[in-house]
Amino acid sequence: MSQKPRVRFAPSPTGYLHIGGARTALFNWLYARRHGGTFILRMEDTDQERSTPESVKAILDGLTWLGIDWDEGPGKEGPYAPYFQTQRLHLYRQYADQLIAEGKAYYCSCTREEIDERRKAAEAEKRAYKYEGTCRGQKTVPAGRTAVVRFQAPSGDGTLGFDDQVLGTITKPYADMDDFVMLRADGIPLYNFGCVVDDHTMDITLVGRGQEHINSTFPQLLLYRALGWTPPAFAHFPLILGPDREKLSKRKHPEADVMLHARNGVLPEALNNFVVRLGWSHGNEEVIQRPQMIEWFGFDHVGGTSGVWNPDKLTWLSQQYLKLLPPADVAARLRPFLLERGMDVPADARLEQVVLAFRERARTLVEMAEMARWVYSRGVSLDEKAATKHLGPEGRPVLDAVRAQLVALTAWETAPLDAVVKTVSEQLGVGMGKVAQPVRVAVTGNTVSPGIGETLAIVGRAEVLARLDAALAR
RNA sequence: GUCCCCGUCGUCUAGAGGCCUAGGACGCUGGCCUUUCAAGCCGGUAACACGGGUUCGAAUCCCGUCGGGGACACCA
Repeated sequence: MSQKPRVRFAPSPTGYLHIGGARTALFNWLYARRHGGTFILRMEDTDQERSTPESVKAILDGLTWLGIDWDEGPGKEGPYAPYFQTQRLHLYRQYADQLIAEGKAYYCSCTREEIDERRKAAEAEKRAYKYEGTCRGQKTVPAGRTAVVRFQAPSGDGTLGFDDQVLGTITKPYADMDDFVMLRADGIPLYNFGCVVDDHTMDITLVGRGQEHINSTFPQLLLYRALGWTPPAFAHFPLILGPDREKLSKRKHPEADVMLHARNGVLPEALNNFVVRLGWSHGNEEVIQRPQMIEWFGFDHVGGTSGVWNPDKLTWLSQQYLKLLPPADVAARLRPFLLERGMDVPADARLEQVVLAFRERARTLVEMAEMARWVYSRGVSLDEKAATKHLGPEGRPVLDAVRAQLVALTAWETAPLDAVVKTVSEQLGVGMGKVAQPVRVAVTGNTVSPGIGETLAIVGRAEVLARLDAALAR
């Protein structure tokens, strides 16, 4: 590659950042980082009805949470600013005028109603609709009317094609192309036109986007040619499908919301890993951390087949990262989830210990926070079934014996605490389970928890003794 | 309907003519470990859509059929 690549992610700010967009952004970002290029964020905010500042923020926040940073874009005004299409309207006007002057585009003063009628008529006759070109050649707006700017598609037997970096050669005959609207009467560009003008004026070298845009590549290619510009390279990524096998969409699939997963306590590293493996692979590697992702990523191993969203694998990955990341790091991320659940988390909350104790049992930060409930409570509420089974006549002497040992224990740590359980089981001549379970129930309220020594260590001496007493007193 | 893309276990995928009696991962499942639950370890389940070619040889190349998805706006 002779020049450093410049790639972009160009979402329209009409809602939250969705998974498909995040994956597109990630692939582009990875490509830029891999080749020492530039990753640009551009807001295609030309849909006046649906674009909102809140959505812009939501997208920025989503990307930030995922750790996808941009070199140019909102908040990072570079040499190609501005990065909002509504601030670039003069450019679209300028190039539209040029094409009209050259006879490559024209003012179309057909009304929407007229177009709609013809379209319906064509449908009724089961005939593919095509603009019939009644306004072709029109270089001015007829008096008393408004007009859009329409591009004149080529006719004849030609074929247009491009070499997709993922899919290979893709072609389409001229006969299947149609005159399309570039610019509305109010000067707002439509997707194909705005996209081309911006990609060219921003010196984009490669356009990476979802396969739903394959067909729009052709009108865009026509535009590049008419304008005398060299088109960038294209790479079309497979789609991400919902459980119903349809394209993941905001409307039908709640899981399409990137930040939903953040709220669910999935680690961003896990979501990145999951999403990058949907469509891309590197041999048999499953858990791939950022540096490796950057080193290995390439379009040659992006597939052409759409992938189905698999929540099980996402949560599995989430746990992998819970175990992989430094405990202190996980602890810092866990804290808000504990606070959110009303737990009192003091400064010396031994959060890292909690992470160590639960990371093999929890798959998300939410699960971890839920599991940690008994760690931060004053006293504990006993599960009735568990209490009946373990705190009855058989359990009481065990609790008494354990309590006596604990009071005398000097080092309140996992190993000596485990040793206490062992000693008591030998003393009373019963299995370890007969000792650990009553203690576990008394201290956590339930039959399931980390190892007993670890459990007692986390809860702390004073609180453990208090809970033992409470269990004995019932 | 027209055009475009795709088609390996339920899901994500490895596979670029012989290394494939098709490998890995998730899930499901049997076992081991074990003071509970996990985690971990060992094992099992399960796929080249179909039909024709090309070739000594095809999951891999070609054609057709079928299937899935996407695009057909003054949305992006």
